[in-house]
Amino acid sequence: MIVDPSADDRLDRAFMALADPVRRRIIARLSRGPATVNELAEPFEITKQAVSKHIQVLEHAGLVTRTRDAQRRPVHLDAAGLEALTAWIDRYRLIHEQQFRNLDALLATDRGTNAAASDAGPTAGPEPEEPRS
Amino acid sequence: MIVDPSADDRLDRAFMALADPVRRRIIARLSRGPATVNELAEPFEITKQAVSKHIQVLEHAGLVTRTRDAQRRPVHLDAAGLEALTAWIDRYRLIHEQQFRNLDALLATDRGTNAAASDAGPTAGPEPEEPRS
DNA sequence: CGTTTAATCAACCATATAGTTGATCAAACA
DNA sequence: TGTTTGATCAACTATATGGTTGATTAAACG
Repeated sequence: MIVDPSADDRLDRAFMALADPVRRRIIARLSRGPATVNELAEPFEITKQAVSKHIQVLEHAGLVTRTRDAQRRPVHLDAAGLEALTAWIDRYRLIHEQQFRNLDALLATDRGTNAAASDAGPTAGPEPEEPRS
Repeated sequence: MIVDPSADDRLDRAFMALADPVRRRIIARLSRGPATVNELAEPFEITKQAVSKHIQVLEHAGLVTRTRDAQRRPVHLDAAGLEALTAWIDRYRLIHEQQFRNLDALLATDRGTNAAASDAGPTAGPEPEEPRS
């Protein structure tokens, strides 16, 4: 049993969880409000057990939570989990776009003097590697 | 050989591609500019072949592209691929938040008259299921 | 030409994942 | 108490994934 909720592992599980069309449809359904396993399983051709496993995967990834209501276990979307994903993607997407802006500025002042025009692409610069937080 | 770039399959591959810390670090590196396979492989303990496979996965997922420069094959980030992911996530995250705003509005006017307060959560309403586009 | 460099192809192994069927648990109800 | 309902547990199968080593392609260099 793994008890290491390192940031990397959480991202692993969250991206992996969404890499399945069934689980994405479950998220889509839950975005409109909580639902039970039976309700979630209804639109699919697979067994209820399989859907139950999918929900466990989503829960373990921090994308949904489960409460108790008698013998029912309603599943709720956890929007914070989804937001962590967009945060990760946007970080690098925006860095990439910033690099292009830098390149544009370079080309505007320094008219294609040397490299940069070939394939070096946006300025490589020194290592910011992991812009944590 | 699969030739079906259905929207679902593209999302499958893109999310799956990011569900691996090595590939996420590759994306992080590429956000600062293109790099060759050897450059990308350098920080990792695994073989160059393994990194090459990771890059193929990212390419097949539409997150990077490869060009040619003599015997080198520089890898470039494809920001559009990343954006498709944030678009998917944000869609359902925002629907979910809208539901909560609706619930807040309901509770503000209609003082906890009946259900809704238990576990029914945000308004379930009729089926918008897949808010395509 | 022969060799070095950059990268991929091919075959293989270990592990993880998605699905199944059948049994079990736990609360509600009669 | 006995049964129905909602959901999970357990064991098993097949397929996919991530990694390895070894061979191969392809361009540059001497």
